[in-house]
Amino acid sequence: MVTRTGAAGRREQILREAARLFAERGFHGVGVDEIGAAVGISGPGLYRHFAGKDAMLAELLVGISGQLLTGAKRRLAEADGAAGPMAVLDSLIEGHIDFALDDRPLITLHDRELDRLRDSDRKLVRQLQRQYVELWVEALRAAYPGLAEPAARSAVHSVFGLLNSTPHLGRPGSLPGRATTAALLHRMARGAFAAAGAD
Amino acid sequence: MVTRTGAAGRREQILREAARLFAERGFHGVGVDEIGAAVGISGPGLYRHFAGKDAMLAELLVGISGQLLTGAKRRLAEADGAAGPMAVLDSLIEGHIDFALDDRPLITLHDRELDRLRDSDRKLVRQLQRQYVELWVEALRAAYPGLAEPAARSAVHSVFGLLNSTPHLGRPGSLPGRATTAALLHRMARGAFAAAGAD
DNA sequence: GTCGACTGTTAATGAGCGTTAACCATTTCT
DNA sequence: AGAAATGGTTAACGCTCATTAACAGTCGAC
Repeated sequence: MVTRTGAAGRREQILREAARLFAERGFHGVGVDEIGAAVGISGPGLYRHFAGKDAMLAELLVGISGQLLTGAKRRLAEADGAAGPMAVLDSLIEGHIDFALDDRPLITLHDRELDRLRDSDRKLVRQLQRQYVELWVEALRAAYPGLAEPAARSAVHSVFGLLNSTPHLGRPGSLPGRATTAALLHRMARGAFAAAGAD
Repeated sequence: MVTRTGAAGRREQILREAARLFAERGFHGVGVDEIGAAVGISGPGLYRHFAGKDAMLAELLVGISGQLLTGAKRRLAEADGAAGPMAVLDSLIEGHIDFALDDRPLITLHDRELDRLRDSDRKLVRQLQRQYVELWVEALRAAYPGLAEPAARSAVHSVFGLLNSTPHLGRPGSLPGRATTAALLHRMARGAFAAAGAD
């Protein structure tokens, strides 16, 4: 049989389609038969790859949080030392925008379906999210030393809201082009932070 | 019997609790028994007030969109003429922030459960939302004449994302005070718009 | 060549849940 | 007083849906 999706295994294919469907209609709004149909198998066949529907969501959410965190850590390590604190912040913003534009369904899931998880998984995801936020808060306060910690935390969450608005920006075709959109989002995030830093 | 909630009728009480529960666990994640329990009656008693679970969600979403739109129109009418275009924009921002801070559950529902509606209701809500966005786009382009229309539209959606981040800002107690938070959000929205306007 | 491992299939099971039915207490209007 | 409207109750129905059971084809290893 020819695999249409290149070297992506069935698991990855299933996860990608499940993410899309969950983002479109919510975790409870999509059935396992539908997920199966999206990858060409039907219903219970999914159970050869995942322990259950919950396990797919868990793997997705843990994966997202992990990717975001490790990406941010990598960027911090790269940008550290040489460039100033503003460049560090820029790098974080750029990374988050890339993610928001390339994996819109995952961004949607990220803050929408967290409470459907088992306790242990939810705790893990929250911990990863918390670390990610913490990196941003530190970078932001390094760039704007006058900013108090609670205000910085609020500002970071607000900018996440701004950057994560990509799913509302109309379908990919209607955007003025990826690079243009990315640049606009970047400028706005910088502007929002600068305004937050001016007390 | 003493009504604990002042003059609020049962319908309003039910809607308020349903909004809270829907926002917390999603439309499909909460059962009618739960909604009933939240207002002291149980399960099917709700059907004396609403045609069904869908009807509650529909009334909530239509109500939100309508409130936002009429509030914005009122503010535009009041601020028109005298003050400059920047003051108009500020008034819109202020109104949206008030709403986001006072009705956090509704803000959450607003962009999360739209597709659970019947076609006719969904069309209505979308139309109201579109009109609301249009008011903002016009106000923004009046304040920043150099801004092209697609960029302005993207910028408006992004600032909505920023302002609607209030549910992620921690429970009411952990905020540094409502006025402080409102001021921070306002500054950031202005800053984001200014950065979008600088092409 | 045949024995597992792997990946599917369809049918059955069982729980959850929205909705309706049938019934009852209380208030309100005439 | 009595009738109707109002706002509840519990029990039952029926559908959806995740999960499991039982079965089967394919294919590499020994």
